[in-house]
Amino acid sequence: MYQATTAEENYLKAIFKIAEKEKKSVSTNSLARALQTSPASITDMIKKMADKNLLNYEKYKGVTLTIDGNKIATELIRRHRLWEVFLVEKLRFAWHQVHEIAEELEHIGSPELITRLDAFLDYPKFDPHGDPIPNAEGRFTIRTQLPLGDLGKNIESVLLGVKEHSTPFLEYLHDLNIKIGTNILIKERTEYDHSLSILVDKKREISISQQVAQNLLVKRV
Amino acid sequence: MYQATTAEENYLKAIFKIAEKEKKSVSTNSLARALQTSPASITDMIKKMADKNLLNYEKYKGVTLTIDGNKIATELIRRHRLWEVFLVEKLRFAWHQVHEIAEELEHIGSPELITRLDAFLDYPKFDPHGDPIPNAEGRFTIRTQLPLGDLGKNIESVLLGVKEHSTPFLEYLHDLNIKIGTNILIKERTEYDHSLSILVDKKREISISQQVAQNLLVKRV
DNA sequence: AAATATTTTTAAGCTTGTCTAAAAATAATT
DNA sequence: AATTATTTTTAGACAAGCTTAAAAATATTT
Repeated sequence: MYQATTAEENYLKAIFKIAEKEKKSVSTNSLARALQTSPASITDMIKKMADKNLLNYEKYKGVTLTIDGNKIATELIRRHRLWEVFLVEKLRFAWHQVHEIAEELEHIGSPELITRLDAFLDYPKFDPHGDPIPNAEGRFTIRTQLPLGDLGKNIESVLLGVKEHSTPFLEYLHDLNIKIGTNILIKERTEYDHSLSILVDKKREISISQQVAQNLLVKRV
Repeated sequence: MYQATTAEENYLKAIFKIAEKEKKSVSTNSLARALQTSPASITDMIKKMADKNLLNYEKYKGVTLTIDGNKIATELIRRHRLWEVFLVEKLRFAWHQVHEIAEELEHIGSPELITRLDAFLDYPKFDPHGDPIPNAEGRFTIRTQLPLGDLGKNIESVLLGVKEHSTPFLEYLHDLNIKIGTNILIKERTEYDHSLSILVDKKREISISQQVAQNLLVKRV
């Protein structure tokens, strides 16, 4: 398998993530936005990467990942999420502090390192934000989860993950002591602004906006 | 403090290590050898690094580290050795498998990461090869140690470290189950080839060459 | 001290990954 | 369908870090 450069790896991961949301092929512009570079650079780079069989590229039509490209992207996500588990579980970082560091750690190539890290962490299936960690074969664990906002009143649930990953959002939840596994129940819905009054861990009652409610992914218990 | 690139970091570390052995300033050629690049590239790079106040450089006179350069180099050695402890103690790598991986890990910049890693590992003072780990202020722990070969007959000692760090040498010791803390005692010296018959952990008697004996650093017990 | 060998530097150029400005293609509007 | 707006590509250029070949400086021998 071709050993991609760090820059190529970042392209592959960005393409994977954009393709995950939008179904169609990934446009030059959306990639430029995601990678904080100019569209011209993107065109340049994706041409080279297509030549290396990492991408399918047709002029003016955007790109998709090849089998090879997908494999590398998945491996990167695996590494990133395993390192995030390490940083939170072992080094006691808060969940909003780990993304940047994992962005660097994920580029370290040794397969043996990841195999051993995985074992050391006891083969976690989800990262600190509730995102699934692909296994060594690249398979993701699927589970049903829904936005808290979709739940009815007085239905008990636990937090499985978050849809939004921004530092401010994660910090906001951290300050409210809401984390993976937290028990949540909707007590009241305000009609005019759709904000919710929720019972957290069967003790504290707090108010959250609809936006927050849509970004909390839960399962009924 | 200036954030050095990975290439610059490698230069600084190489200069630090060469300067450690040879007292004088570090020559272009020795650096080229250490970094596996051409002397021309070295000249190019050290000129730029001198402009950035990382090195003291005078044409045809070699380089020395500035205060800034020394600080970065020491920090790199700190990171490298802490990661090696992690790889051996936590991930159960053998001591000859960790150098390459630590070479990559050491370039990850987050100070918070290293602070927490250090705490997680319980503030180790030496790495898996017995080399001292500089503390956060850059200070190395000094201790007296001498080559096994310098010891007299029937004097008990324990292995503190190794002078040579090559993979074959480390593997050789690994296969003999000789490691940091192993108890060693010289039973016999062969006159004509200076090889030694040693008692390992008070149980096994084996023969080692003079060269091996000079690369084992011990203290009397 | 002169000749030779070695080391270091200069010069010119290459690759990777980026940029800006302008041209071309595609999409959206009227 | 024609015009306008947006997106994408091309063209030319640049910094970092490397290369080889040749020139200059230093070190070593005789």
